[in-house]
Amino acid sequence: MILKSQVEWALHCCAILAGLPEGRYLSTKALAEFHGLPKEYLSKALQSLSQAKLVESTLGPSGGYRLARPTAEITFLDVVEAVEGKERTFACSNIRANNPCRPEGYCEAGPCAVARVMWDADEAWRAKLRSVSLAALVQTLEQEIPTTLWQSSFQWVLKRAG
Amino acid sequence: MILKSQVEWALHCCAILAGLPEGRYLSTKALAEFHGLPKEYLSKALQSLSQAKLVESTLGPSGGYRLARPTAEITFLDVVEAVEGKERTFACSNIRANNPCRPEGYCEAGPCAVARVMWDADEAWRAKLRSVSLAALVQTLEQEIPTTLWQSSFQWVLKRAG
DNA sequence: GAGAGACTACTCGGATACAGTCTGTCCGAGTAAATCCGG
DNA sequence: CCGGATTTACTCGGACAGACTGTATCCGAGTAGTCTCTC
Repeated sequence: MILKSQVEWALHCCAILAGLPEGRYLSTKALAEFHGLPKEYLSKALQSLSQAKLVESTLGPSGGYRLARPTAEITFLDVVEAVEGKERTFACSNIRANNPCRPEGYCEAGPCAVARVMWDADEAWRAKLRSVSLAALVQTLEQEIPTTLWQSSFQWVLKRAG
Repeated sequence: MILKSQVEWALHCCAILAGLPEGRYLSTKALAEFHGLPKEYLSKALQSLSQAKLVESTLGPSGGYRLARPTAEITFLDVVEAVEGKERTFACSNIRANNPCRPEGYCEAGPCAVARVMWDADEAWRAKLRSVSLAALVQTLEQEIPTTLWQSSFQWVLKRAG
């Protein structure tokens, strides 16, 4: 079990979009070039973000994507769920119901103990992801990336933002 | 991204094995019948547990599996990692290295900020799984399963344990 | 020079192939129990 | 009746197909900007 590579791409793309000036858009092409990724496939990840209403898109020349909400109101969990789906990582098939000793017509109440533990762990994972916003990510990046690289990257992006 | 169904099976099987008297073994066939699962495929999950040294196996008639350690010393995480592997759920391909603005020969120090967040979440998930032992699971089950069902199941298993 | 209309080029979005992993099945090597035979 | 060798039947373990999700790609619908022509 491993997350799709699209999750990583989506997060990095959001980090770039987070630094975009108000009202500007950045195209899939630019994002793909910046990250060295296949443009066509990256667009799938961005479509997922678009469907989840995390980003807005515009067509035509100088079109592309921009964040749909303030960076403080978009969390890692939002992005991960947009790409991976909101389903829990553990699916309970309720196999206890196959117990041959189970009396006829017996009906279990609530989810089984195994599923509860797995779901608790899943929730802990989600809570951690929910606790980090894009704003926090950008702040971290700004601190640890060399200023020259940060600025040149910003210029590079700005040049292609419509 | 969703965990394999084998994880669920392995956990339920461990719960059964946890209730087995000292020195007895339970076969794949019995475990498969009890849970209503395909015997052949279930054996794959048990093999994983065996390779992880969580269970011991014996051949011949009245052979099968038993836990290799006390129930208090086997956690959910042990079982999950035995089946799913110990790799982290998020793989960082270090795409920041593709930044076209990156100076020649520039070398990043440490994992990127995105990966750190994802790995923190992964660790929170694992910590939760690590905090629940098989002993705790058995205790929970014993409390919430009707006594008659509990005992008849125990008898059913004991009858087939070699 | 200004405005309206047509055109162009670029964008996103969905529909379409390829690959890898998960799921499910099969058969063989090995061993503990049961059986049989001799003492 | 007891002990040992043989047989047997049952187990695990690895090797072998099918289905589904993830990966990668292509092409069409639609729009913002640009250009041109007319007034």
